[in-house]
Amino acid sequence: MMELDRIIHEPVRLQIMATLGGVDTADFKFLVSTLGLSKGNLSSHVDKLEATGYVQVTKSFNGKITYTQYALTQKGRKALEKHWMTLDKLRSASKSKRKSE
Amino acid sequence: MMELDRIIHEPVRLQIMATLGGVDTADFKFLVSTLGLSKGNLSSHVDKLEATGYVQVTKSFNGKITYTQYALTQKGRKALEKHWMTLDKLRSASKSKRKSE
DNA sequence: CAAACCGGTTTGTGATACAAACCATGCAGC
DNA sequence: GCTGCATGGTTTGTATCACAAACCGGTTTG
Repeated sequence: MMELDRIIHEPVRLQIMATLGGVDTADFKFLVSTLGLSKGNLSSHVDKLEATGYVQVTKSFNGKITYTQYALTQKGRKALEKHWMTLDKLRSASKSKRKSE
Repeated sequence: MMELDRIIHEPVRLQIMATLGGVDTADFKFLVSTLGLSKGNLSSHVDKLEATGYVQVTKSFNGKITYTQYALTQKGRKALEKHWMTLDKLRSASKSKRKSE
């Protein structure tokens, strides 16, 4: 029935996705500081999002130090939008007062 | 910062809460069938919701067989409402196009 | 009496969120 | 050049937890 994508639903990842949804790209440091995550935590969650194909990771060099940027893929954007819709449906279900289907 | 209540956020429990939000009370069988859960799964999640004080469990007799009903507590209702609000905020954050706070 | 069923609860386990520890590189002072 | 500290991440260890299978007390069926 109601399929909530666990990859997205997990709070930290939902925040990452939501944040990336509002910008073109964000870097590691930005996400760590705005979301208040440990580096390890961000790293592993982003791994999972990348593995699922929701986030694109771009590594480059800023001078000599590596610099990693993240952006939503099209797939990620669609999945996020769908997720919000699913949540909407769930929510509106709680408004209807009938018990039968 | 953004606090998503994990007790509520977990998909199965979010569904339970949303369902209970729309009715005065629901029984075990109803929840199992409408949400498509195994009995054990429902039982343990409801335990957690009760332990947190979000759901009230009422056991009675329907003839000779025991009959268990569930309902949201006031606390549960408030927590659920707050959860929807938090999700709203997260979501609207993804609409704003600026990167700085 | 046994077998199957009903309404749940308890138990075992595989997955996973998280932080601590680690690694690679850069830079400042000596 | 070497030592120590910072920056930008990744890997590892652990404690939690979702889930279904097994179980349980009672009931009805044969």
